[in-house]
Amino acid sequence: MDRLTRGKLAGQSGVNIATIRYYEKLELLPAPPRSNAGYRMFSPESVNRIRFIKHAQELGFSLKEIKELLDLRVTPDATATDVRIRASGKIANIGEKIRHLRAIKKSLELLVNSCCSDGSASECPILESLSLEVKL
Amino acid sequence: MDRLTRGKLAGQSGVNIATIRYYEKLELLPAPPRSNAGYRMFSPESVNRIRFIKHAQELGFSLKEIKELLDLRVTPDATATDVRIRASGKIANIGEKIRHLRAIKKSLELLVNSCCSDGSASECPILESLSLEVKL
DNA sequence: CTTGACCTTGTACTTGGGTACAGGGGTTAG
DNA sequence: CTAACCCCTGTACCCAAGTACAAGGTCAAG
Repeated sequence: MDRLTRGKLAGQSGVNIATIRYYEKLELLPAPPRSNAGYRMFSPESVNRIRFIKHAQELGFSLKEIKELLDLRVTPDATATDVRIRASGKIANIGEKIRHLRAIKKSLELLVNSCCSDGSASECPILESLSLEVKL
Repeated sequence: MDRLTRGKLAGQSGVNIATIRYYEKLELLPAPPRSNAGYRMFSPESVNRIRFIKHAQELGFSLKEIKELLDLRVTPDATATDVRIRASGKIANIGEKIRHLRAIKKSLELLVNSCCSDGSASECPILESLSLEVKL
């Protein structure tokens, strides 16, 4: 009976109320049960689901890809082998992303250390190495 | 004399030719020198720059954020301290992203291991833990 | 029993990130 | 010298991911 209306869910998960209808249409959020008056009644779990979606978006996943990630779990008609294959592909993609991020991070650290280590207000020399561009 | 026309640059960096004009307008790519006939003449460096932009996009950075990253390097009027502060902020953001990705990766690995380790075609039980949603 | 803050639906608009098209000129192989 | 293929500009269109608006129904406080 701790169910949430659309406005409450939006508030708690930090998104616009209209976004929830949009996600429902895309099947990122399962269609919730309705009250007598037709109001959507969301379970508190939905807050976590929306937060997951938002975090995954910040990491460069499209809503389509996020749906695929979420659908890996709830697929009664898929074989275990199929799930394993698809999940392994996602895991590999994510490993790639992590490696790219680490390369960018390392370049930025190089920039900070080679250029600004003295903390003075002197001009920051341009790194001819163009490390941001070269490192993937 | 190893300069590239817009079409060559597009081909070598794997983007549409129109994208290059778009990036130039957004100042993600510096306006290149022109030939007598008005053709853009890009340096081979530009290939790396475009590839960097594309990789960063896959990691969830907007073009505006990518411009900020690139502008960290070439800012003759900024103080070293300023660059250091801005770069440190970016480094922290990236660290966050890496941690989120690792959490998702771990959830997927859990899904694969807990559910499909036997490789059989039996049904994949739903993980009640909803690990994808809960782990950030 | 009404007022205001919610909810419903359908539809239209916006923003970011491109892509395409039209109308014109440059360049090079045959 | 001309055909095929590149380039230029301005402008218009496209898709993903929302966001807003209008016309109406619901519910709780006063």
